[in-house]
Amino acid sequence: MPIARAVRIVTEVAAVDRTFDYSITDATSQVGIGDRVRVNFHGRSVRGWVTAFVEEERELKPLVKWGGFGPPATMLELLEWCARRWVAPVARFYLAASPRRNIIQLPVAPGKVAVAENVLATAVSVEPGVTRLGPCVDPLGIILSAYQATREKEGSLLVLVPNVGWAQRLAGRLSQRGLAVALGEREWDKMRATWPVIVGTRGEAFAPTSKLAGAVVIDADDESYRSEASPTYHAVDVVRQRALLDGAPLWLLSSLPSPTLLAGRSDCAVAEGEAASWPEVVVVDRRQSDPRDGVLSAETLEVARRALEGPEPVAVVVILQRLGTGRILACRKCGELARCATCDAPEEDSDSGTLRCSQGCGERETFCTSCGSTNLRRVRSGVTTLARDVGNLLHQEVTEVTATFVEGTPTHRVVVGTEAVFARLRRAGVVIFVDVDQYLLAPRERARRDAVYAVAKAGRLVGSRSEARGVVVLQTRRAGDAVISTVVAGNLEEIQVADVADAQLLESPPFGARAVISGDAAPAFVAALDRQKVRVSDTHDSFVVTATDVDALTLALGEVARPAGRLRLAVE
DNA sequence: CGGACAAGCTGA
DNA sequence: CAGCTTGTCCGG
Repeated sequence: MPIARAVRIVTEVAAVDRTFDYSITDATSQVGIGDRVRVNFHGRSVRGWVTAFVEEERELKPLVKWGGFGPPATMLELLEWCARRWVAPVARFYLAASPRRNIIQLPVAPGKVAVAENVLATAVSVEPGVTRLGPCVDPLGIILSAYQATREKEGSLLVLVPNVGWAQRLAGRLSQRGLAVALGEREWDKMRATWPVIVGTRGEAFAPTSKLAGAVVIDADDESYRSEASPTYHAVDVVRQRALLDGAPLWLLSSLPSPTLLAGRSDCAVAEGEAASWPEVVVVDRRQSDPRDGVLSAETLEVARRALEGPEPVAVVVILQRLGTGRILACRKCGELARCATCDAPEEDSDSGTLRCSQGCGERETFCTSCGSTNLRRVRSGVTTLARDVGNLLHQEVTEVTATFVEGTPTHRVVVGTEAVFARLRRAGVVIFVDVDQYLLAPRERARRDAVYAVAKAGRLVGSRSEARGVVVLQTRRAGDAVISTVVAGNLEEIQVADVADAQLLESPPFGARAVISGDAAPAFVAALDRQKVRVSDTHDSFVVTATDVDALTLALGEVARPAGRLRLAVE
C-alpha cells in the first residue's frame, strides 16, 4: 500500500465533534495547518479546517477544495483549550478564528517602528496584571507604553475595547502616532499576517495573529466581553489563556476590578489620581423629595436646567435601567403603568395570569389600579413614557435611544434611553440615573457593581471632577448605601475588597464554578452528570450546576455524552 | 448533522 | 407482508 500525505480535519458540522482524514490532491497541495478546506462528507459538501498532517495507508477521499486561510497553526492549542473550557464543539472556535469571506492571499506585515520621542513622552508605564484605572483616564498612554515594552518581542500587541466605535477611534489615534494597526474583522488578513498592533472588540480575542507579543484589555469588566450566543465564551478568559500560552505580558484595566478579573486576590495596582478621575456625583434622595414630583425630582430638574444653559452639544442624558427580562405593563384604557402598591416598582405578568412585583413584594389579580380595567398591554419599554415625561418637565424635544433603535433628531439637547446611550454618545453635560435602586436591589450578584460601572460610563460623557465640566445625578431611595457613598467619594478599594470577600463566602467565581444548562435535552444531560463531582439545582426552566473550580466543572460536563435535542450549556 | 438501515407498527 | 414511522449508528 502506498503511503499518502493526508490531512486531519475538523468539520464545520459542530455536532460531529471529531476529526477525519482526507488525502491531499494536486489542486489542494497548498493546504497548511489551520486552513479552511471543502470536502465530501458522508454524501454532502462540508467545510472544515486542517488540524494536522498525517501519513495514511488507507484509501482516503480527496480534499475537494482549498478554501483559504484560517487560524494560524500556533492558535490551535488555544482553540482546543476553549472547547474544553466552555464544553463546546471545537469547530465553533475555529469559526470564531476564521474570516467571514475566504482570504487566499496575505499581505506582508510591516516591521515594528519605534514610537517617536514626543509621543513616547505621553506613555504611562504600568506593570502587567490588573490595574484599577479611573473611568476618565485616557488609556492611550498605557497602550503606548505596552507597545514600547513589547516592541522587541515577536508577534502582535492585541488591544481589546468594549465596542466598535471605540476600536475605530483608538485605531485611528494609534495610526496617527505612527503605529501599524490592523482594525478587527475587516482587516482579518492583516491580523493573520501578524500585524504589529491589532485593535478590536470581543471577537478579536480570536484575532488570527500567529503570536501575541502582549495584550491590553480596556474596561475588562465590561459586559460586552461575554458572548451570549453559543459558544458562551468570555473574551478576557480567552486572552488570558492566550497570553499564558504565548508567554506574553497582559494588562487588564478596569474601573472596578471584579473578583474574577482579580482571580481571587483582593488587591491590585492602582493608577495615579484615581479619585479625581471619577465624575462629580450628585445624590438625590427621593425620600426627601416632593412625592408630587414626576420622574425627575426638583433638585434633579435644577441640575438639568443649568446644564441646558451650558455649551455641551447634548446637555442632558436620562438613563432608565432595565435590568433582567422584566416586561412593563400599561393599562390599555388609561395608559397607567402597572406598579407595585408597596414599593412602586413595575409589575410583570406571570405565567399564571397574575401581576407580580418585579422586586418580589407579591402577586395580585390583573387589573389597572387607576381605572379598574383588566385590559393591560405590554409596553415595549419604559423609555418612550420616560422620554415624554422628561420632555414635558424640561420643555425640550427629546431623542430616544435604546439598543435597537434611535428616534428623534440627534440635534436634540436631551437624550433619554437605556444604557445603550453610552455606546452612542461621546459627551454630555449631565447624566441622570432615574432609579439607581434598580441596580442596588437587583437579585443578580453583579448588579451592585454594575451601578459603579454605569457611573463610570456616565463619567466618560461628563468628564472627571477635576475637569469640572459636568455631573452625574443618582436618584435613589437608598442614599446611605455603601455603593453610593464609595462612588461619591471615588474610593473603589472598599467595594473591590468586599466583593472578593463576598465571592469567597458565596463560593461564586473565581472561588467556585457554575454552569447554566437549558433546552429540551437539559434534564437528560443533567441526569447523566456525576453527582460526586458537581452539585445540581433546578430552577423553573434551567439547571444550575456548580463545582469547586472550573476544571472540575468542565471535566464533569465534558464526560457526559450529549443527548439528542437542543441543549444550551453556558459555563460562567 | 443527516443519510442508511434495522426494527417496530399497522392495516389490507 | 408492503409501506410507513421511529430509533440507532456512523461518517475517513
